[in-house]
Amino acid sequence: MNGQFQIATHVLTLLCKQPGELLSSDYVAGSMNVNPVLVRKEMRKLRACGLIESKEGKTGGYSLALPPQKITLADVYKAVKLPPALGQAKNKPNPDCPVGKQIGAHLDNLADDVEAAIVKKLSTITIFDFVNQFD
Amino acid sequence: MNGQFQIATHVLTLLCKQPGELLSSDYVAGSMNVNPVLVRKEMRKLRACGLIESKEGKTGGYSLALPPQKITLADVYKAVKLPPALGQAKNKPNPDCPVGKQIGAHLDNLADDVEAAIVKKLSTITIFDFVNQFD
DNA sequence: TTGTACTGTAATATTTTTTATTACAGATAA
DNA sequence: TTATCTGTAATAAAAAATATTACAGTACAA
Repeated sequence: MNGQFQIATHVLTLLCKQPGELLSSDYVAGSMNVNPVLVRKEMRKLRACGLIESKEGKTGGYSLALPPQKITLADVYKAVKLPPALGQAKNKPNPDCPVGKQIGAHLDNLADDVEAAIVKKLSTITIFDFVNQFD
Repeated sequence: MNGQFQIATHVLTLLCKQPGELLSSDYVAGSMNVNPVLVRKEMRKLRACGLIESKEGKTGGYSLALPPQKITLADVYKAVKLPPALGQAKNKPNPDCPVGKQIGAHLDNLADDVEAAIVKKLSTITIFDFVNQFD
């Protein structure tokens, strides 16, 4: 149950709908019933990737750093750094087993391919597109 | 940290490498340093999807139910039923907010599209292909 | 210049999910 | 009838995500 991508997308949607305005983490958190600190954490990731800007102090808040046509959902996905779609084994396979010895590398390659497929799909959708679906 | 897909793929790899033999959950678990009960749980899912067969009692164990050319990694992915690649929000967005009211449905559609992209990618790879990568 | 309303961040607690462990009933072959 | 396996439940332990609390720093405004 990991809602980081959903939080980030929700915020970007709000920012896109209210261009020019600075939205606070409290306001945004209220719109999605989530803790404001969690919003600020996701915002840090988005800002580190150059997708949003933030302003401190009174009248501070968040705004888009780029036109929404330039922000794809792949950018969001990469920014929030979700755990891999195929999961990740915590165990270390037995190195004495010919299969156990090699399977880690093959599974890693596969995971990379799947992540690439996800990014490819998400890169075709911008925040602008996503928001345009709304009534 | 979810290793269910890795466990399932590991077992299928072993079964593919040793055709005709029945492999026990203890043997398999030893090859990947994981708890035997966890192996049996994943095997239940694979059997429910018709990918493997199991035999109880002494000399019991697991075997492939289909030729490895007929089992794709998409079949495995669907069988193990991982949580969605984009995560899943546990919170319920504020229904009084025009964005909060609608975003759930749009995020669900997006999640479906991404899952479809993953399945499409994985459906191009059979267990036979995967195992053929090994030395 | 002082109060107010934000962000940024750390520390901690709670909740949820995953994995491990234990236990035992039932099946099957030797 | 004994040993070895699957099937499954119940419980414990470990890991991850989220919530909460707290507070320093920043910027605006009265």
